[in-house]
Amino acid sequence: MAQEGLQERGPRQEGPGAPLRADAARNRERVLEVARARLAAGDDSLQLNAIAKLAGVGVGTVYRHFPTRHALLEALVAERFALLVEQARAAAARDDPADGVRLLLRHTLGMIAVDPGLAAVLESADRGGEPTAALKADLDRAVARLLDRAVAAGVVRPDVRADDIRHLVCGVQHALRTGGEDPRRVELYLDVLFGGLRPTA
Amino acid sequence: MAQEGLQERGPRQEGPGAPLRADAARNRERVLEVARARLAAGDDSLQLNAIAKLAGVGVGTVYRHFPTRHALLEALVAERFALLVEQARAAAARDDPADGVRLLLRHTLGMIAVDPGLAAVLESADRGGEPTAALKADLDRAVARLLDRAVAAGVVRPDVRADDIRHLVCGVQHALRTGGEDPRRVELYLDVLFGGLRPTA
Amino acid sequence: MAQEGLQERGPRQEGPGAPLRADAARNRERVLEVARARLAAGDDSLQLNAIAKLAGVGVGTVYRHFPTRHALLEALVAERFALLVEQARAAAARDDPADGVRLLLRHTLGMIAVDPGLAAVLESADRGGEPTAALKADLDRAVARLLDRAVAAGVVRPDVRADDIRHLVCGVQHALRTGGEDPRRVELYLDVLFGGLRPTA
Amino acid sequence: MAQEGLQERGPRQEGPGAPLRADAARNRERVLEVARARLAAGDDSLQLNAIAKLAGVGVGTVYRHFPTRHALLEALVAERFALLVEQARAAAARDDPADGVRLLLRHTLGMIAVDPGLAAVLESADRGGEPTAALKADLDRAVARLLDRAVAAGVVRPDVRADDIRHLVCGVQHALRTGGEDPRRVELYLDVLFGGLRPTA
DNA sequence: CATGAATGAGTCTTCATTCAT
DNA sequence: CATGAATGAAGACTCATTCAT
Repeated sequence: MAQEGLQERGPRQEGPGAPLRADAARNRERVLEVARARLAAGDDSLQLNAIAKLAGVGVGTVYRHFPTRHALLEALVAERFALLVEQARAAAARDDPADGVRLLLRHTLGMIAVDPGLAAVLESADRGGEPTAALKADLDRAVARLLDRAVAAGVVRPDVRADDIRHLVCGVQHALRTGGEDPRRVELYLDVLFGGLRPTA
Repeated sequence: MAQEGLQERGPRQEGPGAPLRADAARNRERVLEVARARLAAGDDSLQLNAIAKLAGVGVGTVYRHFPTRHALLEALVAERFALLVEQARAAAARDDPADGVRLLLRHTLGMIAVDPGLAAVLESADRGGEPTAALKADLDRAVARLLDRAVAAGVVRPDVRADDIRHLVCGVQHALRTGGEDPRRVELYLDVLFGGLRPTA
Repeated sequence: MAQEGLQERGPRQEGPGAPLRADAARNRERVLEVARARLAAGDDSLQLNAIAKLAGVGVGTVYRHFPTRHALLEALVAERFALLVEQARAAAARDDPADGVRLLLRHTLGMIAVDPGLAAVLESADRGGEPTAALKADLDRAVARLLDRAVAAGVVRPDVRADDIRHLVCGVQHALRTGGEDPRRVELYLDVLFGGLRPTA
Repeated sequence: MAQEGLQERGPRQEGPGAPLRADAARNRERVLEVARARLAAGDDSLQLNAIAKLAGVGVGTVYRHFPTRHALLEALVAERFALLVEQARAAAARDDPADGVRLLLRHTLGMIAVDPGLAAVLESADRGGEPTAALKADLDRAVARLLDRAVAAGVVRPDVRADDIRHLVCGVQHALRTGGEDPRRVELYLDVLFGGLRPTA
């Protein structure tokens, strides 16, 4: 389902009626894969030159598909972002809002742990016209819905907003990343965040 | 006092006991000033060439004093770091450990908000032989002392360690930075962090 | 008439007698229009890629019609060049050869002022087989006729040839272009050129 | 003498009190030589990369001395420009203003024939602050002086200004260049220009 | 010790041209 | 024939680092 949603969104934003030739699509995908791999490998410089070489395509091809580094980042992130929105909606649909919030935090953290680019987009200020801006709005809507219920149930302080959740989870991810891999810390920091969201007694 | 601490720790470890000629010291200070200014201006690239030019010294001079960018960053930070240690000790000396923790979080956050380089050092893994490693140990010792008392008093969960505090505060700072200036969020996030540190009911 | 002259000379030499399919002709024309517009807009780089995009055709199409940039330039210019030949003939037909020369200079200058590509072709050395080479010959013939009469009438020095006129007018245009728009200078430089052509007293 | 004038002007404009280290000066000169050679060879692209390679220095060195292509061009031209000013003054000092004008035209043409960059600067609109702007002013002053005398003597029309001379000579050079080498044409075009400057009978 | 000129690898970006669709 | 995606050579420019002065 998430995949389908992406399919509808992706190509359409390229341009009206340009379904992308088969080989072009293949190249595009290769570039994205390589870029994804670089990012996962901790190299966030996203040098278009290097990516082109690794993807086995000409530089020009990369530039054609992604005029700027940012465009590449966005494309890279869009797919996972859609997935994240799905998960957020699922969490928001939970019967127990407390469970929902826990789940939301865990899933969000998990996704940005895997994809640092996603974190970058989640944190970034909205810029009009970006395709991810819509996704961000979708996410915040789902989260806000969940927060409302959680506040009503008395498990979350009323002054916490959806965008606070975004920034806080990213902050926790930042803390985890700089501290090295350590399962203990993942659980602890999630606990701290969840606990901190509860209303002050 | 902080200055003295720096003098004792920094240069003496750098070279073989040479107390630094007057002009050399002046140059060193100029470079630090300029670097500080660049950082404060939001330019974290710390280009040694540019700094040299701005400081009115040759590039070579910069390299002599600070062989790597990291060395410069450390020197830059050492001063404020010493200050931070002072504040941590003061917080740890508080009668009420809860107050102490609150104060610690607030002060730490305040300092790294002003000096992004400080955050970088706080987060970084210890590397042996660095002058800041000792400072970090000092800090963690003071914090650990405070945490022990806070745990005993039942205001902090027992599985939180001093280095967790370091990373978590930096995470909060990260969350605040990416969200734009907003006093509401400073207070909220501090609250969330402090609240999250309490033992689960 | 100029158009017909072009039709006879241009395309027929390009391909083997094929009168050009309707859509092909339309594309060709579109490309020429766009190229003309670019030139008029002061962009003399004539990037085939850009032109293709602006004309709404593929790059390949442009390359099919105009294998080289020079071919495009020539095609672009052929039309006006034919017009220029007409004017030269009209000037040559004047009763008063002095008037004729004046008219010739003014008209030529006017046309190359409007169309820089025309100047480029007028100045260029003849290359065999070019469609414009014939036009250039036509032009020089008409001018030579005029010069003969002017020399006989004692209003032009006998050592001036038709191709000198071409180069000199282009030189004047060059001088005018680099000096910025200024009606005074147009008249002055034309005067100087005309005056300079007279036999030395 | 011209050389001395250049010596005084050149280094000083680099920066106050920076007499240029011996090796630096040598490199600078090498770059200039190479650039001069390229220009003379008809390559006016002045690719800093290529020049660096040919001069046997790093690209960075070229960029250090000449931040932009234009800076290089100016430096390149300054020397000859100073020479040209000398010659213009000499021409202006002639007893017979007609001889002076003839000489001026011939010398100017000769110099820009050798150095196309000089022509480019002579034609260009003044941009404030350029070192050559002063030279251009010097030149125009000398020429204006000569023109005044020539007008008084009745050998030049009164509506010709010093900058017209600049543009017209460049125009003649343009005409000569596009026409291929031909001594006949040099003399003819100079004659035409000189003749054209005379007052209309 | 200080200087800053020189180096040149590295990166970005453009664009003429080819060729699979 | 038309298309336009792909190519990759080419050129511009930056900047960390070295080393002669």
